[in-house]
Amino acid sequence: MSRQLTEDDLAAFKARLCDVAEGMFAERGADNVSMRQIAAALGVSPMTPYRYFANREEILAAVRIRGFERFAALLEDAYAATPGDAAQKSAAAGYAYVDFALANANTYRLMFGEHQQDDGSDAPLGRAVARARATLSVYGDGLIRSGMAEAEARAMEGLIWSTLHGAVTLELAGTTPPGSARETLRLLGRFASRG
Amino acid sequence: MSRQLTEDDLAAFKARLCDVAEGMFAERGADNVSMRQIAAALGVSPMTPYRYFANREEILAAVRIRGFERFAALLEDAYAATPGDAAQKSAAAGYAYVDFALANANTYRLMFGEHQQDDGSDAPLGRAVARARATLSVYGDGLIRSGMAEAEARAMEGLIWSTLHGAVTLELAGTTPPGSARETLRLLGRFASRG
DNA sequence: GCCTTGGGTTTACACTGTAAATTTACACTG
DNA sequence: CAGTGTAAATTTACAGTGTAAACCCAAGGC
Repeated sequence: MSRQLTEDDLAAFKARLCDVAEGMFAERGADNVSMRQIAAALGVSPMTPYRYFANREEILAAVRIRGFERFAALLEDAYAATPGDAAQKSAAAGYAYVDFALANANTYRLMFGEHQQDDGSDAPLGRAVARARATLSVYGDGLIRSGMAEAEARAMEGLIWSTLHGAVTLELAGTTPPGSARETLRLLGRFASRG
Repeated sequence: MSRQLTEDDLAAFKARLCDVAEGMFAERGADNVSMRQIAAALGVSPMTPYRYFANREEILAAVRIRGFERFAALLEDAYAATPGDAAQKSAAAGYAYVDFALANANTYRLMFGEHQQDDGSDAPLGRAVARARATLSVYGDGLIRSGMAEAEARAMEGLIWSTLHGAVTLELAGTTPPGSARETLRLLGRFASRG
């Protein structure tokens, strides 16, 4: 043990822990994974993680942020990689959204699940969410360019986001049958393309 | 204590327990309420509830069903009590939906939160959900009467439900600012009225 | 060489859901 | 009316949780 923990050592351990935890959360859901289990998976004693994270919630927060970043990157890629006009690109991002949520159910639940209400102070999380939302924002920008009022366009974004999120969570909860979310998205696309 | 527990006694205790539990859940969230706390609030020893419910999850399930019934009744009332055409009545039901969810955040979370995946066998819950959805279905019926294809109309229902649910959960999670859900609903209403 | 200091571990505590053992109190029998 | 069987309720117990506090031990500085 080096006498003092480097900033890098610290970050490295945090990253390793998040990697491991993320996998375990994805596999069996965040609240079926205990601190002791994470520690064991790291080959470290139960209390060691507490030297790097204040408590369990801080680990969840870190994994949540990583989830949002992976999510955002995916949406950006889908948008960028799809040929055609902005509407087509946005539609592709929408499908990427649904696919991510369904393929990473537990991660998605962790990301959007009920967590300590951030009193606006959780800046990193806020930024990660904003980045994920930005791809959607591009769609709103398009609406504005084509003459829609700003407020209207942003509200439209909100509606689309709500619909995506709602469709996905209902399907994840088993309330609506499999395939419903994609179906809903298809219908939403038809509305959006009509303006 | 009567020698044998009457069917009524049994139902009565269950009801009383659900009443109490529902209140505690509403106040501080279902998973901040322990079995021991519920028992204490009932003035009964910690293990007594287990004579009436197999386990904690069964209590949650019961409260969930009651939530859906209260919710369904509210939507039905809003629909019935609103004058005007079907669209106006449906819109009122939509606002009732959002208001219920925001006013009963923890109950709503419990109702739609991640719970033991019902392998289709949880009939009472299924019925309660169906009843809540029925008011929405009336709207779909209207669409069909005015010439829309059945599948299309049901998909439309699904889209509306998704949007309501999504808007509400995003606001409850603090991801979107207060008032967003109602705003989204307003916009949705404008789309729906245009067909 | 000691001495400090901080990373890591061990121990300990209050809490959880619930299985199992035990007590209690009634309805019925003799 | 005493005694008994039995179901309701309670008590006890256990394995697990998050985490506070005490402890141990090696890598510096003196």
